[in-house]
Amino acid sequence: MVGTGKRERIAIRRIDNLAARQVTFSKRRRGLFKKAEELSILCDAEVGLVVFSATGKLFHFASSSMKQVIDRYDSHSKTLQRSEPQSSQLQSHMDDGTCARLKEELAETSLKLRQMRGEELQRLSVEQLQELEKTLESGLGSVLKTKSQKILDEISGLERKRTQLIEENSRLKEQVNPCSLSPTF
Amino acid sequence: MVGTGKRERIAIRRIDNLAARQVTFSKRRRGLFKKAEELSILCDAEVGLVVFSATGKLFHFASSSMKQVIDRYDSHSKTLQRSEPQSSQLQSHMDDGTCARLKEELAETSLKLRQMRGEELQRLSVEQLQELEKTLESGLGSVLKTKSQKILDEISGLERKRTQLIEENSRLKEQVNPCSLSPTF
DNA sequence: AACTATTTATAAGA
DNA sequence: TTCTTATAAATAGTT
Repeated sequence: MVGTGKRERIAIRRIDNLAARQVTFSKRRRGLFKKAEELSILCDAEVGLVVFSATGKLFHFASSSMKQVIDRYDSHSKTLQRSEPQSSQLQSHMDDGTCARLKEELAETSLKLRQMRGEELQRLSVEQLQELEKTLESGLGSVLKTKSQKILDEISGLERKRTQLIEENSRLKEQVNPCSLSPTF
Repeated sequence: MVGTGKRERIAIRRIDNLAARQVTFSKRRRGLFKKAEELSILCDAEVGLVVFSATGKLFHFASSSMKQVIDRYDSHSKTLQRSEPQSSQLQSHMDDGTCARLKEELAETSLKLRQMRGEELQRLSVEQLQELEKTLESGLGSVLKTKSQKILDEISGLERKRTQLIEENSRLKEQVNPCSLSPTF
């Protein structure tokens, strides 16, 4: 018999197990995007949906175009809020120049991060790929080393606790029955 | 008897009847938003959803904030196609709030990058280290694959050139000594 | 990736 | 709109 598929309702909170979380993400993401598209078609609605996985991967759907949806969203929320245009210039150490630089830096950093994850490698030269490979290998080495250390620490912590428990247990036994170790009849 | 509720599957195309379309919109919109929230919680994903009804009414959901989702979406799609400064939003995209979030995001991204490089791993749990390890391994796999492909491409490019050179060489030889291939004594 | 027992969403009716 | 119910669709746990 294949797939007994016993199923129970699940609580809606973060799934701890990584593999299960990724599988569920895959399944539910497909379902969500399907429903988003169906709503837009059935009901003639404009829909925009953006999802970033926990690992930073982007998925998106828009019935028209994402740009159009975002522009329309911005113009809506702006008419709702937008009390005063500006009173800045006072202490704005966060001027447009700073902001622009931040954006550039973020773009560069996140590109590097994505490349470390194996995305967007096509533009890199063989030398650059070699460099990346070295960085990844060294990073992996550090991660493995740190992980081993943590696991060893956890083990020795557990052993210390176990020893303490055994000692405490011995003391308790003596208190309850002080003569048990040297019985005198 | 109440609610015989005979139901058939429906085709996914615009519902003509206005009332039916509005009812369906109401029901499915609720379902879609519920699923969007569940996905974000269960799978630790960042989700942004915007829906405009056919009558122009706005509904939206974001696991963090819509602005953050849109900024992240922009920074992703921008690094993919480097051009176009920023369409709408004359300058309002660069207010202090945006700038502060950029700073946060940059801090987070560069921490992740440093951790990929094997730095600042002490605070991570064993499970997090395991995840990092998997990411690094998969990234390394992609890098190796891309590098091999590039090298193979370079080789086949060189071979093509070599073949061309040989052919050209043959032609030149024939011009210099037309009888060399069929000598008649 | 496939399979199903269940849960969940929802079309139609009231 | 809201409620009900039969049924379609999604999906959690398993293989």
